[in-house]
Formats: sequence, structure tokens, C-alpha cells
Amino acid sequence: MTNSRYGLDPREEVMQKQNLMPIGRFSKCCRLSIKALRFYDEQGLLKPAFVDPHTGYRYYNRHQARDAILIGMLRAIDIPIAVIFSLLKSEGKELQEVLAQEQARMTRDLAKMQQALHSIERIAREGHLMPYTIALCEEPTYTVAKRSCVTSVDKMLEDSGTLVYALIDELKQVGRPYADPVMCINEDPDKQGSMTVHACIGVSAPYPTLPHAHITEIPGGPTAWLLHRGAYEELGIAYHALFAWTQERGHEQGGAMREIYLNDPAEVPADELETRVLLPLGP
Amino acid sequence: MTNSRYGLDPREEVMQKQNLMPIGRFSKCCRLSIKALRFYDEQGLLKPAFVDPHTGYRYYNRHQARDAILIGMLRAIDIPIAVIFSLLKSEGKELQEVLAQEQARMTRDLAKMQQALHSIERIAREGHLMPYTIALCEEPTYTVAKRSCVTSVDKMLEDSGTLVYALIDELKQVGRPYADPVMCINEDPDKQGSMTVHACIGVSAPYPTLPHAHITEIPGGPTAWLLHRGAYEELGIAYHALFAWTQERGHEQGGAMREIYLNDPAEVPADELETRVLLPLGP
DNA sequence: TGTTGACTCTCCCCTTGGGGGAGTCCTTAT
DNA sequence: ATAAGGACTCCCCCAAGGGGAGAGTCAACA
Repeated sequence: MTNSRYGLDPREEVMQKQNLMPIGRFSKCCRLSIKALRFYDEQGLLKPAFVDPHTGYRYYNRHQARDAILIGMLRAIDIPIAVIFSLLKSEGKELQEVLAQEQARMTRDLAKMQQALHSIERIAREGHLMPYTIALCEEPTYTVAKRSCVTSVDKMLEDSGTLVYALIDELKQVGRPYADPVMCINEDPDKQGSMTVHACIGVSAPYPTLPHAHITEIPGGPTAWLLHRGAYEELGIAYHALFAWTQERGHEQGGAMREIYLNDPAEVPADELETRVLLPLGP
Repeated sequence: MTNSRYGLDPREEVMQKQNLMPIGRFSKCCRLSIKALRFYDEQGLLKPAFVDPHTGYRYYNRHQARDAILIGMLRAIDIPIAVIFSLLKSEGKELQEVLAQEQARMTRDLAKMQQALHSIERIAREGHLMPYTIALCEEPTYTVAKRSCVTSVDKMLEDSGTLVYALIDELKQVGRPYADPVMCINEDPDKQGSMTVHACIGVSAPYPTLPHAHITEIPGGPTAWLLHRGAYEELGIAYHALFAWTQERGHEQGGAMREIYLNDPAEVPADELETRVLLPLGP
């Protein structure tokens, strides 16, 4: 193939001029594995400056190291390939948007992991996978002021807290101090993770008129319940434990899970919070 | 197949007695998808109480709901199947061990995600993927007290901080206040993520004798460098930017990355920290 | 007893971001 | 010329299932 009679092989000449290097050397330059580089080529994320049409060898320009290292950096912080793709081509405002979206996603994931860590810490502390005593009782019917909102599984904790405080404020506005019970009813989430939360606070006659809440009855009946001591972030385990207990015994579920807050997170440290978690049973 | 002349089909009788239900109903009981249940069966994590040898239909006992819901709970907090397997069979001390291990893993992952979020926040704030001004300089040779340790990429930040403070203490013990430069040299990590970190602090003659540190020279020479303003968690971007800059220009790497701390995290808020990041260049 | 609709089965491909290896071809140095 | 080491493609693998095809089953209703 080499045509040395006429000086440098044109292919070789081009390689010299453009500082081309084969994949192994480029891989050391940018600290990406050869496999990764081939993968990025295949995905169209980082095409070699030159590909020998005869041998298929990939040759990279040293100026491509910048993009390659950038890709390595973004992958190191777990940005998906597709997002890196749009980050590399976009500028200014569009860039800001993509970044903001990634930031939001990461923040969500982080919150979820923190909650998971809370849960596993509790399990480890207690030494049992389901550290609760569960009992049956007959719950009374409550007349309450109720405010509802739609949220997602991840943001349930935050949103239900906000909702309860909003409801307390509303009651204060009409001169009602908060009364027992302070309760949340969490409807079962659908497959997309969307769910409805109702914040409820007991009221007695004469019933006030409220701007965002309304008065309603929460029916009582046979109920399985447990007492959870500790942070609200650890409630997930309690839910699962309670649900497992009823299913194991063949009870029918008679309504949505509820939590009744026995003390106030503004007054008591997180590990002393007490919550009754209730699951209404069917007939 | 039904043999109703002799009363109940024996198969059906068994199903009644043991409260067996087909996979769809069990799936609703424990809120796991049918796909997931079949997968857990295949993995040996949760075998149905009875499998019809003729039709292959899976029938679950309602007492299995407990384990199923437990699995769902542990999967919800991202415990791997293999770990759940050992959690379900183990008790007491062994349980504690497995849990502690998972907890440690999660803590690591969490720290990594937090750092990633820091990085992306900085990129978003700056609006550029590589927001640094990079320059060449001629670094002097420093005579320093040096202490080294082996760490991993994830724990580098923490360990190098500890190491620097330990070194400062050591110098104080012999009556030396800290002197410029305060520096860390981070050797390139291997494929397993293990790396060596050297903490260095400038000393002048007469050189003290130190219990854990020793006196050495850090050679100078041509160096690419940048100034990083902000938290140490965001330094990853600076490293990548500096490395990309040198590779793009075809410089050879002449040594390990260094950082020189221009102010003290104990005195200055994180976003005002200033660090010179340096990459020695080859001949 | 037949039919119909809802359930369930297995099997196969898809996801992310590459890693590991086999078998073959190419480049480079001696 | 030859040998060593690079590079190529192709295939299978990871976790934890999701989606769907095509076929068999179950239960209720007529």
C-alpha cells in the first residue's frame, strides 16, 4: 500500500499534520477506556477525526481530547449520554435549561437516597426487618377540616408537611387552635407514582367556613395500627410492616393508609416523634 | 381433569386449605408486579407455595405476602436482590453485618451523588462546561514536610483534608506554624479507584524531625495552572478542565496533579475558598 | 356443554454504559 | 521477513425487571 517513491504516503502525511493518533494512545490522553471511546463513536457522541476506510482504524485528533475529557467528566458525575449529547451542542440559554433539568433530577435522586439511608439505618438500629408491634382496634369516626393535594411518591413527605401547616394556619385564621387528631390520609399511588394526600385536623361544631379546606367525616371502623417512634423519613418501613401484617392474616384493605401525629416536629427532635400509622380494614 | 364425583378435586382442596391464590391476586396483595414475582421465583428469592406441575401456574400462600412485601420494601430502598436474599435467611449478628455493609455502601453512594450535584451546580452557575482561565508558569521547587496516605477516589476529599490537618498539627508540635505552600499532590488513581495522596507544607531550614512526616523536595518546572474559587467538592471540574487544556495543546504530563490552598476552610466560607490547581508538564 | 373473556404460561427482545473475550487483521520495529 | 503488540468486529454479560407475542387455562355465563 505504501507509496514511498513519492515521499510520504498521503494518508500518513495527513496524520502528521493533524496530529492524529490511534485509539490506544488517545485513550491514555483522555483517560477513557478504548471500549468507551468505541461506544461514544457508535453513539455519535465523539466521532474520530479520521477513520481509515480500508482498515476501519479510528484516528483521533489531539484537539478532540477536550471533548473526550469533558465527556469523561460528565459521565463521572453520572450525566446520561443523551444529555451529554445535547450539552455538547448547546450553548447559553439552552445549556442552562438542560443543566437545570439535570440538577433537578439529581436533587430528586439524592432525596430518595437519603430517605433510603434513613430507612436502612432504622432497620440496622432495631435489628429486625419489621420492628413494630401491630394491633387491631376500632377507630371512631372523626369530623375534620380537610385539605387535599396531588403529589408524587418522592415528594409526599415534603408536600404533606406543607399541607398540614397550611391547614393549621387556615384554622388559626378563623380562631380555631389545632385539635386532635392531626392526620394525613395517603391514597395508594398509581403506577406513575402520582398520589393524593389529604391533611385532616379535627374540628367540633359549630363548623367554620374555610377558604381552601372543607369539613368532612372520616369514617372509622376496624383498623390495624402501630406506633412509630422516630423521624417521618423512616415511615416507609412502618407502612410496609403494617400492610404485610394485614395481608399475612388475610384482612381486606378497607381504605387508604393514615397517619395520626401525636406530637409536633417543631417542638420535639426527630427521633422522639410519635406517629400512629393506621390501615382501615374491610368487612 | 376435574373429578367432581369424589367431592372436591384434591388440587382444589389443597388450594382452599392453604389459602392459595394465583399470581395476579397475590400481586395485588403485595403490590409487586407479576413480572417481578416471576423474576423472584426464578432467582429463588420467593418461590410460590405451590406450582401446578401440569399447567405451570404459580399459586401463592397468603402467608407469603409478608416476605413479598418485605422484598418490595427493600427493593424500594434499592437493596440488591442478592443482599435481600441473605437478609431474609439471616438473623441476629449476621443480619447486623449485612445491614452495616449496605449502610456503608449507601453512605458512599450518597456522598458521591452529593459531590456530583455540587459539580453540576457549579457548571450551571457559571454557564460554561469548563469555566476556568488556564495559564502556563514556571513553578519553583519547594522544600516541604510531607505525609502520604492511600485512599480511594470517593474518599479522597475527606482523607486529604484530614491528612493536611494532621500535618499542620505535627508541625505545631515542634513549634512550626504553618507556612506556604499548603499543598496536596494527588497521584493518578488506578483502575480500582485506589490512589495515593501526599499532603505537603513548606518548611525552611533548620528542618525539624517529625514523627510521621518527612522532609522532601517537590520539584518545580513548567506547569499549567488555574485558580479555583469555591468549594473543594467542585474541584473535579477544575481537574478535568486543566487536564483537557494541556492535552488539547499537546503537552506531556510531567507529574501528578497538585492543589495549593490559598486560604483556610476554617476561616472562610466554602464559596470563597481559593485553590491553585497545578499540572506539571513534561519536557 | 360450549363459549367467552380474563388470566397465566414461556420465550424473546429491550433498557444503561460499557467490560471481557475470541478470532482476525494491521502496524511497527527489528 | 517476522514477531509483537494494536486494533478491528462480533458476541455475550451485568441488574432488575418491562413489553409484547403466541399459546394454554380458568371461571362464569348462557
